[in-house]
Amino acid sequence: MEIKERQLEIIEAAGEILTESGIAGLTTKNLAAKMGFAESALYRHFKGKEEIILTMLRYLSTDMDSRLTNSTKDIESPEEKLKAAFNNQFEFFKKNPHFLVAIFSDGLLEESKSINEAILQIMGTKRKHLLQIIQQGQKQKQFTDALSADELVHIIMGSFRLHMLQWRLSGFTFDLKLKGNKLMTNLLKLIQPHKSIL
Amino acid sequence: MEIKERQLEIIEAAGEILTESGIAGLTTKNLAAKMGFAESALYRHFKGKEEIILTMLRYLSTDMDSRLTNSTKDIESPEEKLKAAFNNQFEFFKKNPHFLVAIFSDGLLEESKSINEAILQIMGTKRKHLLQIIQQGQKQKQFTDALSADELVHIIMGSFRLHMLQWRLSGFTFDLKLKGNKLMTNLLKLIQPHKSIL
DNA sequence: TTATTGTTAGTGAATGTTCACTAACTTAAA
DNA sequence: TTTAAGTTAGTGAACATTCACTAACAATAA
Repeated sequence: MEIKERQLEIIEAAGEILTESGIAGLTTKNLAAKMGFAESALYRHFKGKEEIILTMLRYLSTDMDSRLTNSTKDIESPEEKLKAAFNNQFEFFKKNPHFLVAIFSDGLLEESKSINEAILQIMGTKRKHLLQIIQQGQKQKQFTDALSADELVHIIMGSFRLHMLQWRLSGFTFDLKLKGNKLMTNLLKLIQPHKSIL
Repeated sequence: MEIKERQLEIIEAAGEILTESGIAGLTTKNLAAKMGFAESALYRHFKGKEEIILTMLRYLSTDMDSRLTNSTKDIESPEEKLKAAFNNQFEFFKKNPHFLVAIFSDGLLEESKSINEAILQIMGTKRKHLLQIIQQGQKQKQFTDALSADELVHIIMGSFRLHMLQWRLSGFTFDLKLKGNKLMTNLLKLIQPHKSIL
């Protein structure tokens, strides 16, 4: 599944529209306008609208997978791995806020079966990477094992998603990375191995 | 802003459609069909579609506010309050899964300015209640103060939202309350006041 | 008691708009 | 000369909304 240059430009434009105006704004008319050509020109590059969305989601999943792999592969400490993974995500979305749809594809939900699968794939990719890191950290006694790795990942992913949502709702006004690192610090405090003081 | 009985029936039908078919399925045609009358009859009760959605969201916010107040007012312990608040939410959404749209209204996002505000209002209501409980718990040294109340609330809300999203993605197949209580237990473990063992 | 008047909740037909998509044609570069 | 990437001008379907109208009921005044 190779993506041509022009196709990439189109799915980037589609991402921009989704971020700006939500799913209802993503019409062939708006997309063509953003690209600066006629609606019909879209069909030179894609079979139809669904293929545009699918290509975007699949591209995002693949890209995120390799980004997360690369950004953590040279790091030993699980704690640092976690930080690196999140920083990579923050930097990516800071540079490409239009691809925030990767996180908030809830709106695309139920559009079609294959779109649904593509969304699950993205969440699965993220979860896969986090799970690996958390499991390693638990083995090395750097993270608590009062909770299973799955359960820790859930809490981390949930916090991360809400962080991104608030950034979007704020109109991208605060520093995603700065505030994100604060959140990461907070999460790390909580998942430290610890004994109750009671 | 009083809601008449017939209006309530209509926004309930709208919620059902949202659950079954998502935002794309919520058309005047489908809504009228579900109500068993002609499309035009909708306009006897609401100015337009936007007013229907707005009324639904505002009703939800008000309702959630009083539910959360009532479900926690007779409880002393902040920990039990937290449990009660979440259980109240779980029970509500189990009974009215169609109103999940209020939580995952990302899809509704940017449909209109007032809809956006109504969504923010719902999140704000939830946050307000949690913040109160967490602050009380911190004062009584039952929750950690390694993080600010705001920061704890963020993590709790994020986990809760993801829990609901997964329930929806699963097609409402798992037991929301059961799994939700497990999540609550996990969160309580993490936010206990604790000292690092390092 | 009985017209008068108004209200509520519905109908079916029609409106104009927007949607994704297509056919036929043009232009320019390889 | 062929092919890629665009154009204009359309399509039918679905959309929210408006229209004139009606049946059933309630309140009031003659």
